[in-house]
Amino acid sequence: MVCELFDSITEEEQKKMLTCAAAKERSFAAGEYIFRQGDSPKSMYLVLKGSVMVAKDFVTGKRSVLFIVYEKDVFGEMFAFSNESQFWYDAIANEPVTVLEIPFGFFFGFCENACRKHQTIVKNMLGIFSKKSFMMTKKLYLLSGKTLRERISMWVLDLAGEKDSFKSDMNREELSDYLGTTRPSLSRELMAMQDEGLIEVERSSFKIKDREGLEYYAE
Amino acid sequence: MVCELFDSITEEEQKKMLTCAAAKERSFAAGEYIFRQGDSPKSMYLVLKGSVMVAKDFVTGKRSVLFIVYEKDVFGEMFAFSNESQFWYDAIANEPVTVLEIPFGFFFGFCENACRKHQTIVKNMLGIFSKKSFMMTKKLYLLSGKTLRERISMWVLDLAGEKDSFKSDMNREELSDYLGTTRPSLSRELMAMQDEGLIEVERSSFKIKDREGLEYYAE
DNA sequence: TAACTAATGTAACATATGTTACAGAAGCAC
DNA sequence: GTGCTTCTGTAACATATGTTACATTAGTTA
Repeated sequence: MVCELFDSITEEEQKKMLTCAAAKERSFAAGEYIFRQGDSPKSMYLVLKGSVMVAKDFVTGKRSVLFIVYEKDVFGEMFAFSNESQFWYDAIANEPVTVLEIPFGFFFGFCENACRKHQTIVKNMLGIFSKKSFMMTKKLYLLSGKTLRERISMWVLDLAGEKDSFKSDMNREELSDYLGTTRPSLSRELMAMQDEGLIEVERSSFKIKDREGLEYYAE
Repeated sequence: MVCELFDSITEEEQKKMLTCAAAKERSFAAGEYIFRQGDSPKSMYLVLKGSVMVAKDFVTGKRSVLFIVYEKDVFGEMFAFSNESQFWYDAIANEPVTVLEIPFGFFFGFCENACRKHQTIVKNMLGIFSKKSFMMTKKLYLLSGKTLRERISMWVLDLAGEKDSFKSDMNREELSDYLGTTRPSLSRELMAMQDEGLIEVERSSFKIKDREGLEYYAE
């Protein structure tokens, strides 16, 4: 298993540590709850196979999806290191899923046996948090833009970096969602920006034609 | 100094650790850069006095503020635990400010002298990340709402929790900003929701009148 | 090639929301 | 109390954007 949590840790060491921490592999059928709002957090989870939906359910039956967690990614990690006494969201198997349930003690009980690698784990955990913080900061920054053009401009400038062109790995549907809008609105605005000579767009290829102009809008 | 980073660590121990890690207190005049986009990250920072603006500057001279960091809070922490080779934002003194510059080694060099408390520091650091993740997740969730009413509904439900009324510590201006809108738009919508019997608003006091209705809109 | 599907662009319309400017209410100093 | 400032609600208007439905293009399979 190659995942950030066990980076720099051999498979053998991994096994020892997990045994020592009483981590368990568990499987869930599609739709089953892995944990629920209000449960008291005792473990965090690593997705081994499948995907998990992290969401909030309302009494009316509505469900709001916060995010989807895929293989090799963790969830519930926020609760491992805070003092929250309850989960405030649900984790639901999105499909048949296998997860590794890792009791929080794993991170704090520096046992004296063969588990000298705990420090590495903790370091990896900090790395995971860092990456997530990056992603979230960027997205929050993006969504702080009030107009769609502003958000598009910020997004384009961020992805392009020093370069003047790039390819996106999102299609229009995904991009519109990421930018907090709808596909037709996004298309319309992209074309308008092209007509005005700010950018050139061709499917997933983007080219900056007027950097200053974009920076003007990316206020 | 009472801050989360040094939670459970006596002042004496703190001093030892900081000396051993070569942490330095530094002061900056208002407007001075603490670090700049492109600098290579070597330390993280704790605000001792004043406040710091974390922002992105554009060549056009425009500046976008990502967030403001106040006393006892840290910044630059994301770069301590990732492999990014450059800061991608600037940190600028918002006013005359004193910060503690903590070299990254602080977290990894478990020196053998008097610094047994490093583990605690790392744990505290994880707690800081957790809290930030909570805040950011909530805000991202909120901003995922496409209509203003949706966002207001989510916000009200979240703050109220089990209860039916609460007081906000934000004024209309701040709240509108938090919800990604403008003050008049917020006022208009709040009043509309009051007229429709969803909530009751009186300055910073909010009361839920129709929970199901709110949940309906908080899709 | 043709036929089909998925992705993307377009257009018309309704509406939510930003903008601007002002009015009323609350809080505070005197 | 008066006068002042700050916060909040209101109204009119312009506009950005969601909605819906359809057209066009690219990609894929036979």
